[in-house]
Amino acid sequence: MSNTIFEELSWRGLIYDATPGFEDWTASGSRTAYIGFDPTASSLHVGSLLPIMGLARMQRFGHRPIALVGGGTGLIGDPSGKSAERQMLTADAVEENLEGIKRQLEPFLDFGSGSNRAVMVNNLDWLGAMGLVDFLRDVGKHFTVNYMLAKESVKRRVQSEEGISYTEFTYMMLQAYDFLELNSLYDCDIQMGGSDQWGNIMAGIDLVRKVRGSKVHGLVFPLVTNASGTKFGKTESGTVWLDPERTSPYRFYQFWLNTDDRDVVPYLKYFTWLSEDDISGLAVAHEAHPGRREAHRALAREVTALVHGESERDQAETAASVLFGGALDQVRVKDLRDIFDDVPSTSLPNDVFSGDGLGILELCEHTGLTASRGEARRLVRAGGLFVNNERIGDEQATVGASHLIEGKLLVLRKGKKSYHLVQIEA
RNA sequence: GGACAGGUACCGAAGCGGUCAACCGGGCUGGACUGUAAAUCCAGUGGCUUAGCCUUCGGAGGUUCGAAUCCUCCCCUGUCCA
Repeated sequence: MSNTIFEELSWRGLIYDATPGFEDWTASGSRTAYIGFDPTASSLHVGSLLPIMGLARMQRFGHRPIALVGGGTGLIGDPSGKSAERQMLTADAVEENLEGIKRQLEPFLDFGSGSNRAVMVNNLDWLGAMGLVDFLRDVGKHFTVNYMLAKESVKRRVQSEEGISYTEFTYMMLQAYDFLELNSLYDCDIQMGGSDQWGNIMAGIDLVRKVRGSKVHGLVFPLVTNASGTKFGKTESGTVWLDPERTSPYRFYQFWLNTDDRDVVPYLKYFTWLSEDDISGLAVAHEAHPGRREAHRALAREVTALVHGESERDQAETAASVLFGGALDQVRVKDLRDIFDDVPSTSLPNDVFSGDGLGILELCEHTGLTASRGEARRLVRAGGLFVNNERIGDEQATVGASHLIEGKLLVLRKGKKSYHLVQIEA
């Protein structure tokens, strides 16, 4: 482990920009750092992992982390990085989202009893109670419109045809006020965030300096990119969430395992606790035998365990070995149900499997694995359809009782990765 | 309001009286190779009871043995003029 948080963040490539003096400041005492999380959805996604880990890393180096959930600012909407005015969320929706987000943040931080125990706050607690007149006198007075217009996030929108609402224009001041408030309440002297937050963070630093005369710091992380040019945290099936209800641990594990070769090492640095030595070892191993994907596996193992726990991680690995391993007939139905937990399934009455059973094309269409029988037919012709992991070669084939594992279910597969479970109605 | 240009399958874009379910490119889906990768290559890409049939080329009519292709009206989009 590095000696200081700055060295640590530095070798991990996590410092996109930081205020001058950040290194000395964090090296010379225990500090308090906060990061804000927007309650725009009821779950955080993998993109939030970077800042979450940022807080956790601060804590490991003896600093105090504050996770701020934006119950108040979430009602307004941050214009940073957005090209259009945001849809406003209802207070109820924000409230609900907050609960989900809080639960997800908790496992990463130690809220115990140490002097640097983590704190979670909701900015609605102070923003909600503040009157407009007070706000204008205490906060607004310190911001010139000229200053705000010069900020990139505002400038872009002002120049756009659509413009920017007064509400979103004000966002920056609210976030700046958060910093001021946390500075008063907790001696919070560092704000961190994604690189798009730089402008808002600077606004907060300026406000604290003007009101309290003290110097506080900021640090922003780089935007996580991926080599294939797609947006990080998205797959064909959508956003990769931290909530196991939304993205199963299996899919979560697969997401990391499928990381582009070129991204693996940076991701190991970003998203795991592995040491610099461990990671360079993995990098060497990957160079030597890319096919073994040791680095990918380490990444998937580490991050999945971090988010979902070790037992879920182990289960995801078991599922992968079965799904990509071959024959299913040695696997028990009970295990299959677990493995295919998040796979779409269809229940059919027992009698459709009696006699000759059901035509394979009908089955594909009925289960929704293919949109039409024509598509199913093409699939069979192309050799891309499998029942219980065995290729179907004939479009006239039927599926009957003999295909049912333990008389209860069968596994339909399209291509390499699209599974569909067919079960007998209970 | 006037003058042009144009509306074709998920997107872009050919076709301009039969051989058109509609060239081609992208995307997507499979397959091969591989490492559950990248790159590459191959195939497919309206539906069906598939040597055939049915429904498609902005909409509605019409001409014709036969229309995405010609005519009429309508709707929409882009550019220019007022």
